Amino acid sequence: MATLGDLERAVMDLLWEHQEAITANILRDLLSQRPSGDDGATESRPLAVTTVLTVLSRLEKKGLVERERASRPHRYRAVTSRADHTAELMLEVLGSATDREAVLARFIGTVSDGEAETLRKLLGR
Amino acid sequence: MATLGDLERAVMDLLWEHQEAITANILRDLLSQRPSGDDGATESRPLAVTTVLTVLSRLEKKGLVERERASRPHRYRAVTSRADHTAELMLEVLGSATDREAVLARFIGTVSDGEAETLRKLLGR
DNA sequence: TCTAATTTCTACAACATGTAGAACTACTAG
DNA sequence: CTAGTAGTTCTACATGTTGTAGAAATTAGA
Repeated sequence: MATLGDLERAVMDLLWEHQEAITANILRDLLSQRPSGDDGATESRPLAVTTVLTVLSRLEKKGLVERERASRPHRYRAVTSRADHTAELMLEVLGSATDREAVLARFIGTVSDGEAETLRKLLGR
Repeated sequence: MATLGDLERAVMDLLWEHQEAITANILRDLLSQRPSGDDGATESRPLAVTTVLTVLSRLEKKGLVERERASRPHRYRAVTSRADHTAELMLEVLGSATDREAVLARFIGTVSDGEAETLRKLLGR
């Protein structure tokens, strides 16, 4: 596993926003609306559907997406929630480090106060 | 920023193990000793020093390594500790997610009991 | 059966990384 | 001061990933 490219990430974000499985065409439309880069360069690229399909296939191969082959225009959905995915990634980064505690210490030291509070609750005193 | 390649990672690991700055030659030697992949394929590759130098330059460009140009065979050292680096990465992954709390919840749920205990201590009271 | 929408194949450019030879630089021994 | 050698920087290439999409194959309905 590892990191996603910009487009892959954009697609995943959209899939994560939708509870229901959606088609490549819908994704293409949604993608053309959102302002990819930050620069205000007046609108831009209408991606080809094949492009979206390629990306979806790759994401499927990576195990992040699954598709309903049954429905005619295949419908795609994220396998895990964004939160789960992110948490997994964090754990992957934390990894088998021998210094996990040291890492956690640094980590905690950087988290906002509010989040620290949240963590305390989660850890159930 | 982002992920490191296998060799880059190996180099960083060595630099992190050494408090003192070390030369490319020393790194090359250390690298040839350690068992890169997992397979027990009877020993292997003695990397060229230039290879190590290239990797070091790239790591320097990425801001992970800094070198003492003063000493003749340049000496390299990691800019941050492994723990800091890892913690930074974790934060980067956690990122500006709108669902940070949800992510943290999943994260906490997966951490070992011992670590949970550590976290509690770190969070004070 | 023909066709139009869909999906899969194939392709290529751009970038990252592993890998290292060639060329250039800078000390040190004469 | 000068040549040789250790060390550094350039240049290069193979492989893998990602963005991007046309061409070819497939499929369901008119």
